[in-house]
Amino acid sequence: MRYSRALLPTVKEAPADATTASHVLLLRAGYVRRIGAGIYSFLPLGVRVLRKVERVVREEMDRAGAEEVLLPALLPAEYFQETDRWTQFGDTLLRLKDRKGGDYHLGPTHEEIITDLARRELHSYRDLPKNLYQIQTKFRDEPRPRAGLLRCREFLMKDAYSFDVSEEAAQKSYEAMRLAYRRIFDRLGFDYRMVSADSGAMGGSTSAEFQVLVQSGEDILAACSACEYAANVEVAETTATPERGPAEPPAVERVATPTQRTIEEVSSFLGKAPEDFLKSLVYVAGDQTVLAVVRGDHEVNEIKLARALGVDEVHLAGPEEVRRVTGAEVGFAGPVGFQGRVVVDRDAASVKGGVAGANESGFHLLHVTHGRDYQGDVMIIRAATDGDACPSCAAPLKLYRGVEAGHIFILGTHYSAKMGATFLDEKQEKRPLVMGCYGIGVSRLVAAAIEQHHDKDGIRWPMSMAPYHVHLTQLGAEPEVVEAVAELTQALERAGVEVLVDDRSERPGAKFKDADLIGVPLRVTIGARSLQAGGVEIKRRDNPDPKSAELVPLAEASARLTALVRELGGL
RNA sequence: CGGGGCGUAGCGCAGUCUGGUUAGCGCACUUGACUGGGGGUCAAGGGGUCGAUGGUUCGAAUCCAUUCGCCCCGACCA
Repeated sequence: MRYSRALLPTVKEAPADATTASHVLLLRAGYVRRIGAGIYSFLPLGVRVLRKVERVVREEMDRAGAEEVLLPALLPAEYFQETDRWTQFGDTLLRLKDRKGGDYHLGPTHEEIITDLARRELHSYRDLPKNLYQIQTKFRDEPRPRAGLLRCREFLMKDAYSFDVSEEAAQKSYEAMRLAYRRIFDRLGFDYRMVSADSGAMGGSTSAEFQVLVQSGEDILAACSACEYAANVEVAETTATPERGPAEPPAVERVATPTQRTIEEVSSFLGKAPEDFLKSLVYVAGDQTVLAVVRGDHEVNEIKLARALGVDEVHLAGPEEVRRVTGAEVGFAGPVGFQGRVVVDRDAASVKGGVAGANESGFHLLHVTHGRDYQGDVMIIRAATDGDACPSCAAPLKLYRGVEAGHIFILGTHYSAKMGATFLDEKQEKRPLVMGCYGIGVSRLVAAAIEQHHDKDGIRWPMSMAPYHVHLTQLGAEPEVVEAVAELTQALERAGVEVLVDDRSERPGAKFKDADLIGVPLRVTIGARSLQAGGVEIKRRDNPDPKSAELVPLAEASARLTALVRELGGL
């Protein structure tokens, strides 16, 4: 492609409302343009990247034995009404009416539609297993679209749905998808973790999220530094921390802490480590008020706390409630003498001689010890934290932020039972199809890739996602330069290499800046100066060192570049 | 839905508090000249319903009311 003929509008300044790296760079480098909140047009370069991702996804889905279908985006309400999701989805569903007043919506996901197809077409165990996938635009009226392509209201997604005769067979389908997903994320060059997550309301028995590690991610994960273990902090297990403090601490002692409330303030005031504190938080759980105690350096995990208490959710008590139950201002709550239920995290219970609030404004207690000075149900209610021992291998865990880019799970018969999608088994018995579903956010992956691969000058695409393999910068318009550019371009295109030729009459500086911004992995420069020096310059975008450029004779450039593209996984 | 902020040229912004020249600056764009290996210089231009509606006023980008849109934090999130 010739740059001079391409729609490739790069800009120096991004709109002020673009805050994350991928959002800024997608706009600046001319990949997308915003149409509305969470709605984007893809320009030619953006489409090329989407197609690259799709290609890898298709290849791996096909390799895993799945077949592609195309389902409608415009859906009559009846299908989601059948499974009750018409109401369950709430405001997230984009609803509309046709001219006759009939209810419709735009598909946020397609379980019902595919299940309908299955109940019509899959009747016998002989038809199974089946795995069908679709790559298409989906819609969700997100409460808050953000960060460009990371969270959109209209987005491109791949969803695959598997149908099996039994749970065991579904496990096999699931496993095949898990491997396919690994291959996809590996090929696309992602730093990612496969994590176990809260499988959510839809009753999935087995599920895994594919989280791409990026700073702007919305989820927090705990991942082992040594083994494969990784989990969303919401569900990550913690291992017991060693006991702290003397075996037989002195008797409780009351100290004045007139203005110190937070762990930080009190710990520096008393010269004690946060680990020796018993952080006490008042929670409202249903109709009861409980005191949750964790070690000073830990945080309460409200999901675990709610589960431990057997309630749906808990929330922190307000200042008035705290005053009422502790008799003190916020900041001075403690388990000793607390009137009400006390829940102690396992790792707080193992602190002997700790520091806790005195339930009296302006005072804390020293040498507080579980069992001796206060009672309380010992449970695991804290969140995993950086440096915790891995539950599977004991190496330290590290916390990351991640973007959920894929989610696979076994649905079981949730949809098939509701929708009457059954098959006849060998014994002529009617049984519901056992389903699995496997999603990948294709457009989200594009953004996530940029979050992982960029520098101050622009994008640094991995070869497998790059809109072009080679960015050829032509400097000057001398006949020998033009000829050399044409010769190399032809040779590369014959070899299947995708080349963007910057033939514009821009100044060299502008061309280099645009090339950096666009982020094509291989950079070639041809100018009178390079030809004089003996050929063309080849440089990799991911190597910032100017000395890393290699000078290759024109006649050998095509072969050298083709080899590089292949080596980097582009052909 | 709660909290905060922003709507002025394609983009980034000033002007609004304290109403009053022809609404301004940088980038981008057009024309010309010079220039030519990291966003070059000079000159001349084009481009605005000041988000919308209503009001106050002799006079509104500026004050008041309503409304729409967008962004950020939180809540929410197969």
